[in-house]
Amino acid sequence: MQQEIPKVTERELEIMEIIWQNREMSAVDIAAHFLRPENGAHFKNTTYTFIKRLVEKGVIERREPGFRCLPLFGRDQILLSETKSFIDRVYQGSFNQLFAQFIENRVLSDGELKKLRDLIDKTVKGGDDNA
Amino acid sequence: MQQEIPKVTERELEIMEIIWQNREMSAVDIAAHFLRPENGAHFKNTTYTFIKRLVEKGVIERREPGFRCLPLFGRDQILLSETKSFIDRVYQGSFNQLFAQFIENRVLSDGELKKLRDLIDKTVKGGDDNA
DNA sequence: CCCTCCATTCTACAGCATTAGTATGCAATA
DNA sequence: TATTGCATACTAATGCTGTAGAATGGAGGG
Repeated sequence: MQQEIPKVTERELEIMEIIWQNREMSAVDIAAHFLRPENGAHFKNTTYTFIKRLVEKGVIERREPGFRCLPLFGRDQILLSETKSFIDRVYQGSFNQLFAQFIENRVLSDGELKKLRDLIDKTVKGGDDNA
Repeated sequence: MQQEIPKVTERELEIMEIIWQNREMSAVDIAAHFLRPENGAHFKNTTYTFIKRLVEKGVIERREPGFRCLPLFGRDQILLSETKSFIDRVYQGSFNQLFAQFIENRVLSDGELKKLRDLIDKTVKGGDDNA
């Protein structure tokens, strides 16, 4: 039961990404970032709209001085939550179904599959003694 | 470049699922299906609205007599397309990133992981000589 | 021939995501 | 103090999704 995690829209997620990258970021800097065409080119006001939304949703916190935006959730939390929602919606909650479909349709190269197997091996063997 | 595959919304996907299950299905039967509370309980008109949108989007085809709805895309095509879009949006297109996050956060049980590994083994070893 | 029933279509509206123009208010400056 | 510039807030417009009521039209029954 970790359903307190807010859902974020596409644009909100874009903003969160650069906040996470910088651990925290002022509204001014975020707006400046998205002013550049290579970063999506939003007008300042557009960015502020989304920042406000994120604050309202409780995804970030506003801290003064400088209108600094601090994440209230980790990237993993949000991304996992989004991904689980997606898998619920499309694959009836079964990651294995998703995976199987990728396999059956040969979406992943052999190289990628081997990397995944290594990851699995490391995890299953290693067990939960990561202390 | 397989971007002719239409995007479907949540409700549209629900309808597609039962069309795929039955290979084809009449509008009447689809509406009847979703009239039942255990199947989502939409009013007939609501279902017809989505059917019409699916036809307009070119996801299904209407065939007479009987307003039969035939899929123009396979389940795999649509689901993979949706999944790829999601992975693009959230994981910069990297399935491995998604997978790694599931692993790191211990979302999957050892049993599930072993099943995945078996799948990988079968695929990588088996190669593409399925003729 | 008229009525009724039901399949199908039309129309409408609420809510949300995205985008941005307009307004405000503060702070430096002339 | 009046002006200007920028950070921030307010407001609006568009388009999509979900939902469904109202309208239409044809087929069968009286």
